[in-house]
Amino acid sequence: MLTKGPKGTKDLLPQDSYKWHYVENIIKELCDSFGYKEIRTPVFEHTELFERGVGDTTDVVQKEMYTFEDKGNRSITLRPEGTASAARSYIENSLYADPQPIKMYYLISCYRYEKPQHGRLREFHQFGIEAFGSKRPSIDAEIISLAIELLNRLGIVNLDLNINSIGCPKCRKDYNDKLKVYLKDNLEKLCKTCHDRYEKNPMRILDCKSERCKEITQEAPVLLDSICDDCKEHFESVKSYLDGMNIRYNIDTGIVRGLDYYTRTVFEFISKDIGAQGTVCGGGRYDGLIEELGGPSTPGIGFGLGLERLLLTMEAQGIYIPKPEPFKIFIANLGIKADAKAQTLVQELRKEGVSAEKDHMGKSLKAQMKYANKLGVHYTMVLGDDEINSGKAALKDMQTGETQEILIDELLDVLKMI
RNA sequence: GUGGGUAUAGCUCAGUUGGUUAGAGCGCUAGAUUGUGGCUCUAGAGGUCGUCGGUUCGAUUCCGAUUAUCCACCCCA
Repeated sequence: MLTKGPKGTKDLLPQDSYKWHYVENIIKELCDSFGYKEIRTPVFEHTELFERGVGDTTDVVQKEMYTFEDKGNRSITLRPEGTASAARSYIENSLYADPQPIKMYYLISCYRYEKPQHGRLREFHQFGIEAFGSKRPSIDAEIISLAIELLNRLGIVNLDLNINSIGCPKCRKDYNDKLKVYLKDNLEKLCKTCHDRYEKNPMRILDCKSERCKEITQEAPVLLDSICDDCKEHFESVKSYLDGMNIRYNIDTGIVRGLDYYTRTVFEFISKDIGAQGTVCGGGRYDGLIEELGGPSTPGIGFGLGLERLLLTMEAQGIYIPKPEPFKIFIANLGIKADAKAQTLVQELRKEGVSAEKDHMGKSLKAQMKYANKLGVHYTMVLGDDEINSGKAALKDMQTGETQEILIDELLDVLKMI
């Protein structure tokens, strides 16, 4: 137990961290060019924020939160997603008083008590963006286009973009009533899960995979056909902006996001390459959220993108991630005096921005060379008594095997020249 | 929360129809004439065969439980 991380967690090991840095750096550049600035909020929040924001009937809130009481008897929860915190901060810091829209992004860890499987962990990582203050459909399209651009820059292909509109709270209530009337006669024929869904979230029944439920819902009214004129117009406009940007999408009238705050535009990016948990990115509009949390009535839209799932997709598609640059030079040494000199030299090189390494294991010269080879260094230099006394040493190119004699004092200049 | 699979070396996996000292490849460490890597060869270290219990003269092997892990449902990123 002591030497085993908690269930559903995964260490990122030193030899793999460059993969995450690669993706994170591309994300940062991308957000920069789109004008989204980073926000950092705490890992934990008051439990009530998620109950109110995400919705206390959702699975996430009802059975997946890491909630505990702190020593001051406050109920605290490890964030299960990022939007609620961003919204809280927007209100708390009066960002609504600044010129709108407020555009932000975050790279965070999230926590949900779930049963782990492929593409699903208890601690997972999200890249998310949020735009507060604009109700116009062009911002919906911009948010989607940012995700598209990220996938393009990473070289990911074969992700389906599905979009839908789930209307405003008013059209959704009307629709739910309509749907319940339709389903009422067949209530007993639905699977157990859907039977439960009938009261809780009838729209989810449309998404059920059981054949019987599919049959029953085949003729059910479609939400997209039932939304109000304003919502319809908004959706049409989003689509035409996407068309204008050459973004291909499917309209999936079955998309029902599992968090309560969503309104109007909702969308998902699905990967077929990573098993059952294929939703790499999911998001949508949340025009009621800020007000629900006690702020001024403010529209907003954003998405969350699962970094583990993104990396899994890249791996499945065989996308190459550039490996970090190896050391420029390894300075091997023999004897106490040479070791001290090597230590000094390495420090001087590093100070000047030249990556350098030496032995710290007391290895034999041969073993040091082997080690240097394994590190993939460009050059090696051997220091022994002879070199210390003469002030000259052989600089060896590990690719060609060629050596050239140089003055030890000029090592930095020589390395900077090649 | 429900269902199914798996558990032998650091990693990937053989294997024992129940029987003395449990194997391979890779990796790691050391060596193949004096102070030079890659290729090759040799040697070494490393496992209470996930844990507990049962059957048995004897269990790593059969049975049960438990834990971990993987996959799917559910849910979502």
